[in-house]
Amino acid sequence: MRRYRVRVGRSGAQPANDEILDSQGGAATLAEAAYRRLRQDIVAGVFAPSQPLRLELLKQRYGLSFSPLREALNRLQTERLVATAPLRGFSVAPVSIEEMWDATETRILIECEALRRSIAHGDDDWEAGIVAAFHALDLQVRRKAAAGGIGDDELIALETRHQDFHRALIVRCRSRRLIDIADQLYVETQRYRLPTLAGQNPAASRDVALEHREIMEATLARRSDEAVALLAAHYRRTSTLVEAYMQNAPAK
Amino acid sequence: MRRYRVRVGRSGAQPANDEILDSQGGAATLAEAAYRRLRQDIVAGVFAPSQPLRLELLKQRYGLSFSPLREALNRLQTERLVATAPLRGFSVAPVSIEEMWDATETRILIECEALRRSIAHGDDDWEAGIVAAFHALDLQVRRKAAAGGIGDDELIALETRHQDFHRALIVRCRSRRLIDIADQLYVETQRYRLPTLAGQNPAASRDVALEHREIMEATLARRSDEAVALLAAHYRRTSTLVEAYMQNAPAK
DNA sequence: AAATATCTTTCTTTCGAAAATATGACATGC
DNA sequence: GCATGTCATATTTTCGAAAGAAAGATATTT
Repeated sequence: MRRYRVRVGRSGAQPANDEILDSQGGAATLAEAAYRRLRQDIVAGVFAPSQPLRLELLKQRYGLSFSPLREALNRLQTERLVATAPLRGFSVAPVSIEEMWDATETRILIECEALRRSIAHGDDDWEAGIVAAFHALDLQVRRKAAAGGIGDDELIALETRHQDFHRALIVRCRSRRLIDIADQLYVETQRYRLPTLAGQNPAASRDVALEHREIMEATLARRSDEAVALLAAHYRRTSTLVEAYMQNAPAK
Repeated sequence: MRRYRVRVGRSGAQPANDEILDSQGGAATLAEAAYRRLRQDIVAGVFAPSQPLRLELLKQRYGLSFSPLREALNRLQTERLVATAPLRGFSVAPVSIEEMWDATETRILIECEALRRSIAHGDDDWEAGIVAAFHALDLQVRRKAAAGGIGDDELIALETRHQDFHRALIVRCRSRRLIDIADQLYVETQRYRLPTLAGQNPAASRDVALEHREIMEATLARRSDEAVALLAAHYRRTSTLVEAYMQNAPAK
């Protein structure tokens, strides 16, 4: 018997609530589920950069057939996480220091402009969203610091809240494109940032929480130039550390 | 008998030259060919905005099967030319004045930054490329003006050279991402621009060729601020005209 | 008549196999 | 020994059909 649908059992006691998450993370189609899982695994380094992504392997790993996998890989290709050559299949997009800096500087260009516009147009809801996102992020950071280390699930939660905070800053820029490009570049840079978090100094020589707080405060005070400068410095500082890490353990 | 491959007859008298264009425009796979043809047809307005793209229809129109079509549609979705809702298929992305302006302003942000960097880093080859692209564009523009109207093939040639010119300006920006984003936004704005060219005033109240020449001259003279201002004004002027056109013939 | 349930039709999504290509090993000729 | 051609295998790409969901039509109940 085949099992096509991810979302099953609608006729049961449960109401047909679209928000309920199933095992695939709420995806309505297998292709969507494959997209999310593949992206997650690439960013997390489950597949090493430049590694070929053989369809047979993916088929077994995810229990899916060719079609949804190919759809997912095609989408990831346009997002620069997957590389492909005609008739030679797919592979994880390679990494390099140059690409990392390109992603970083492009992100700075996009997000700084988006932040300026958000500061110009932001309303009370926008401010509340920033404060809330910062607080949620801060809680998770403290939890990590208290526990010393961090588990996989907690790392995912931390990363989600980190992205939510940075997105909350720019969400009122009134440009769908700026937000989408920023989201995409977040994932690209995340790929470089995550490996450095794994094998790293516990008490870093850097107070990331403070940087976030300063960005938030300048933003809420509507000091555009200062907020933008802090944001750019924040990203460049991270990338400098990542670069140093990559030079020690190159082409991981 | 099935015919899978686009590129056939390699064993014949012809050398195996990868640059030779076949009927699919040099695509090595059917999925790639489907991607190009679909994009072309969407931009050219063969499919109206918001129109559902039924797979059965596309299958007949392009003589392809589901798989390559779905791959193409998935890629076009991440490029904002196609919209999709899970289990409800694909449709042409809708158009609106707001979206047009968002695409325009984002493009200005990206291309102005890329132009500044190109001016900073450009070498002799870069300058030669700009001059060559401008000349090729100019020839085609004069050809159009001389003939009065323009055929479909000539319009495609004109658009290609137009894109080539604008790309030549920014090609030395040393950022793959800026160039890729600019390419994508070019296609998005092209969608809005093309319909206005079809039903339009012959001798427009605007000398586009002159605008191009001024942009080129400021660029070659390395006057960054002026070049960037001219480029932005160039794009905004076009979009203003497109907006006027759309308000007369809304939601075409 | 209105609301609800059931059926039909239409379309999307997924699968598994078939076809085509690339890759690498092996043999052959120079 | 080196280049060239041929064959076997691994992999991608494509197809056609089957399964599953959505939308609309029809029947049934209140």
